[in-house]
Amino acid sequence: MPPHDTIARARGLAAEAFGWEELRGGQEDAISALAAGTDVLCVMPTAYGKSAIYQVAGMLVDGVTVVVSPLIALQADQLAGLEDAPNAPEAVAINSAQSEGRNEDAWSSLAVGESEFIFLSPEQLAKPDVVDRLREQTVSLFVVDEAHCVSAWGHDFRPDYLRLGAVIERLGHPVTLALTATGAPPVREEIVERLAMRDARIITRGFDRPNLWLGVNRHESEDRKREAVLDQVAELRKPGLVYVATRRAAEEYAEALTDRGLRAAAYHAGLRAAERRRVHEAFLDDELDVVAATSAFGMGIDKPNVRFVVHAAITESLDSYYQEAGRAGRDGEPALVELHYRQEDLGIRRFFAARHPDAELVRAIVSALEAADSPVSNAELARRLDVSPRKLSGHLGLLHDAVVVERVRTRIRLSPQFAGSPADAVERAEEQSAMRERIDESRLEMMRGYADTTGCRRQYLLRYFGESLDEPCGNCDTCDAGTAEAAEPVADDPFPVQTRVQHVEWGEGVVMSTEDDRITVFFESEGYKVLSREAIEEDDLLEQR
DNA sequence: CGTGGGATTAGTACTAATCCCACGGTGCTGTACT
Repeated sequence: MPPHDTIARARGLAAEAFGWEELRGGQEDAISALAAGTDVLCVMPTAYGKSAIYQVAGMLVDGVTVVVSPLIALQADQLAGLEDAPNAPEAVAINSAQSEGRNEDAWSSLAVGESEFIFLSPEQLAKPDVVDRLREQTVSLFVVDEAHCVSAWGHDFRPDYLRLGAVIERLGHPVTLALTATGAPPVREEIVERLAMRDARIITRGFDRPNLWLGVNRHESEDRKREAVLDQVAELRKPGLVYVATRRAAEEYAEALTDRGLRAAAYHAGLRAAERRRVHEAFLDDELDVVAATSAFGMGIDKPNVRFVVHAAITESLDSYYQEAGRAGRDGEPALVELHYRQEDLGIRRFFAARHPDAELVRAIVSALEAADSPVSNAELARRLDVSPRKLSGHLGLLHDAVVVERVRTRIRLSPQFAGSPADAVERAEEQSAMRERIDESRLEMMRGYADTTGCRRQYLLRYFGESLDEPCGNCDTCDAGTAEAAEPVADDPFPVQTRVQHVEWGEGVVMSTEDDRITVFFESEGYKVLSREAIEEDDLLEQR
């Protein structure tokens, strides 16, 4: 279909099925690329209308649309949204929160062609029979919503995210769409790679949120920091969010804010489901002034009038930070975004990032796979080695990336490319894990760079996300203080953004951002490094590839 | 890696410094019990 016909049909469907009068440029670009059979990664802010892309594209092409969604609550929201639309097609979900009968009904409705959309978690897709049932359908569009989870959670927390690529292959590689609101270039690259997307078109829209005032407040002592956060929150226009690093801190802040006469509540994953729901709903209904929360709070929350997001602790990356902070001011009205931070706060992030492979377990895995004459399932291996499936799958992920093991469908065997001893496998696993740790550490370092910069915060932030802002923004603390200065453009820059480079010591990398006196490069095995132009020139450190 | 609580010590009558240890985020699932 010629592109203009596609767009005309897409507009027609948007109006007829969903009652939308128009589609935005980014939505139309994505829809026509998908209709033409191109895989697409969209990085767009929450309010941009990412769901509309797969809803319209899914109707445009014959066959079922599979939507992978990380939370059952999000699946429910999406289903409800489709039900509310005037003439949208039917949608179903498959998950453990609904009865077996209900799941069976969902499968039947799909089989007889009654439903267009099916929502499920990556864990569901880890089950061979679920994938087999999907194979009985014609799956024409495979959507990964909140796709940053692939990179943020896949490595340890929810390893099934890393296996979605194999699921997509097994379904005959339907056209694939990945959607996320956040993601610096290395995150985007990882999503594309892990989902095995082919010639993916990357469409980004609107990282800049000019209505957010950005600030950072450094503290020496924990007590002072706490007082400063509480004092600030008391003064600010409500409602707002306070992000903290631990469940205990969430409780403590909520209590302290309540003592100051605010309607405040804590939110974290240790609360009972009913309590979480209650807090969530009360916040949406403006019945709470402040929620003090861990990172558990946020995905799928689209509340327009959040007037501030104050962080009482640093996050592990700017990707996470901007995602959380970006929940402020979605209505476009002025909102405040402030980070309170201490040097010591970096400690808990390092603790969370630390991963040391269990050498004995690695040896046992390799020996067990050597002894097995055919590929072994996760569960079987866990039983034989007497370890928790979770610990095992973390190690298998590591060994997979280290090219020691590989997967044959859902079973595991030694990689034909690995011919070493169990001790060699340990060494490779340790190298792999050290590499991940270096990358995590470098992401944290970029976060610290944001906190410590005397330049314009917005310029720093946007550079990190691969965008540029020529002048200081005039709406952040460093601009207010006058320390942010307009940079002189570099003439004949030998290393412009996106240049592939080779470093004498750190190997291959890509230039992420540039300033007049330094450049930031993301190296495949080292993560982010900031290099001074002077040193590059003097010691001949870097060359273009 | 840092914090906070409880125990220990120091050395003096109750208080303060020091040490040690536990703990720390994110969700799916599927099963067992009320």
